[in-house]
Amino acid sequence: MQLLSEQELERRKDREELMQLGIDPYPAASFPINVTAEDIHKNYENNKTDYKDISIAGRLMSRRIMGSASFAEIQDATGRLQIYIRRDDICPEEDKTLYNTVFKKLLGIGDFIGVKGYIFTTQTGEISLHVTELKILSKSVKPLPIVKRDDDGNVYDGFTDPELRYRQRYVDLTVNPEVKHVFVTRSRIISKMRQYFDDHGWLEVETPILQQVHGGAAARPFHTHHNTLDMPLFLRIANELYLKRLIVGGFDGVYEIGKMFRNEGMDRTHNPEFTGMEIYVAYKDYVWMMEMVEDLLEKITQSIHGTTKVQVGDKSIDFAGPYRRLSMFDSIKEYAGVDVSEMDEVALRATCHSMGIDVDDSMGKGKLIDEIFGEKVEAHLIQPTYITDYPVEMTPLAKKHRSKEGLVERFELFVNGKEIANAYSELNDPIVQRERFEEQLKLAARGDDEAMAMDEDFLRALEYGMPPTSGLGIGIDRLTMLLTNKSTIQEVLFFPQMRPEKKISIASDEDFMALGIPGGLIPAIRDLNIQTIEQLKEQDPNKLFNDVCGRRKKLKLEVPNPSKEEVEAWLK
RNA sequence: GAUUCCGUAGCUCAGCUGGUAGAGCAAUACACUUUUAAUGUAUGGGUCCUGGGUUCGAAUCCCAGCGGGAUCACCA
Repeated sequence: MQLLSEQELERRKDREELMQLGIDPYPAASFPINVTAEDIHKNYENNKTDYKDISIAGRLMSRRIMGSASFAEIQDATGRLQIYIRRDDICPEEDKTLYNTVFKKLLGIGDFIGVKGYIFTTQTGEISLHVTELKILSKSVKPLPIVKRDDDGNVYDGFTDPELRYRQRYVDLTVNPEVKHVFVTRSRIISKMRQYFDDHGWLEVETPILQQVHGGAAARPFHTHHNTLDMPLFLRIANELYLKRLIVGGFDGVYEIGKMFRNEGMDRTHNPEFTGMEIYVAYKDYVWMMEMVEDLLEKITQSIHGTTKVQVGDKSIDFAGPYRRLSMFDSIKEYAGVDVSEMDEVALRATCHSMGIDVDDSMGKGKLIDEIFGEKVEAHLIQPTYITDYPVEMTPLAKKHRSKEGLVERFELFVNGKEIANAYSELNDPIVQRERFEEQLKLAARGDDEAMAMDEDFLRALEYGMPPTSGLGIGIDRLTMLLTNKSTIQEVLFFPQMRPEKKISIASDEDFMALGIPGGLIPAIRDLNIQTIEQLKEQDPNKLFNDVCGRRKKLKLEVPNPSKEEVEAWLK
């Protein structure tokens, strides 16, 4: 049971009245549509004869009633269209109920209607639909927030509270059309990427989300449990190890776009579930991959924006390749002024201290270098930049560098100070891979709860032999943030994770009656603002007795006063 | 997790050094063959986030909690 506002009660009453008039507020039959609002605005001027017999449907978003004629706006999936309704057009006979009662009184903002008629231009120059037929398609019983815009695009009474927008995305999408655009763009980014991969003959695959061993990344997982097998399972933190098994199995290129789950902090760039794209291509290395990523991102931005330049905040970012390539050590030399390439763990620790970077004992050499990089370099990498050749300690799944001792063949792509892609020449020596896992176990023993676990089945796959392979991961949410100029991940997820809404369990009339309260007195109880059983039980019996009798009189309830003993019995 | 700001009508927001709450939109009623964020007149609508405390008196001051935003930390 829920507490209803005055306006909600009003709309429920309208719904009842429609039914009493013999009008189904939720008709089953389909409503034929032959045009969209966008189509009309785009093409009517040049093709007027085609718009004489229009049928369109959408949500009623505004109404301006002027006696026996009205202007209103309906909003379909593509935008808004003004409609013009004259009483005597939609009610040609004696009976004017459809206009006077149904349209003017029983319909409201938010209701779905279907209308037929012809397009014309009003005296003030607005392309509008002159309505000849009106049909209600779905009655809305909850009032929408009304967002108003003037001709200059200024917004009044905006629906802007992030909490409400994220919790009730359906309302956000309805009243804030620019929100819809973000998600359309997101979808186009993904489909363009998919098309690019498919055109190259790489296969889209699906791998397990429920995994017995969580691997492929450094992160804390979500735990779950399988009842029949009676065993713990993890939600995947990455799909890398499964995709490489498929390369072992003989595919030349496989990719997967799907949700990853990481049990870590939430903020404007982190959601517990996010969408990752990972791709593995056989017989390639990370140098080839850099060229592929440049080409991919250039084509995506071109198709989304019509140019490779994207405005992000106050910066213009150009996704046209080739991108700058900078080794991790060189980047630290350049932006921090320190050469860390020859330092051991002790020296690195001292360097961190001198830079004011917090470190702890669980951090190994790789982690320490990463800390310096994150603190001093990352923020400077605005235009797309490849950072290459990472210390082996940080990267247990990448192949050792072909010429530089102690490094692996890895790059990360940074744009606007954030990492958006990560790639390796994949490690395919099973013996070295086992050693790397063992080093991870040692890190775990030192207290690093993100260290990777040993995956015996993955090692077995490598033992059968994996061709040289290059792999890449791209965070789709982050990429979308960049290309839609949004600074929070919540703006590019339909339903970002939120704390649960506080639920008050409002007692129903039956709940109250079960305690012995006569049904006729319940309005008095509710008028006292006692809505839950808990609230009732907290009442002082004497006060409640007095209050109930007082409210009964005030509300003119046609029931006798309870006795004090009866009131005491309710509270037992 | 830390710091900080915020929570008042369906929505957007006022509300002063404490004196029991206000506007616009939305809603309801009436008028009008007229448009375009916003026609006129009238009316209804509130657990001032929750719980304590101070006080004769709390939306307002204090404490705690809940929810959210921003900044930071961890991370993708």
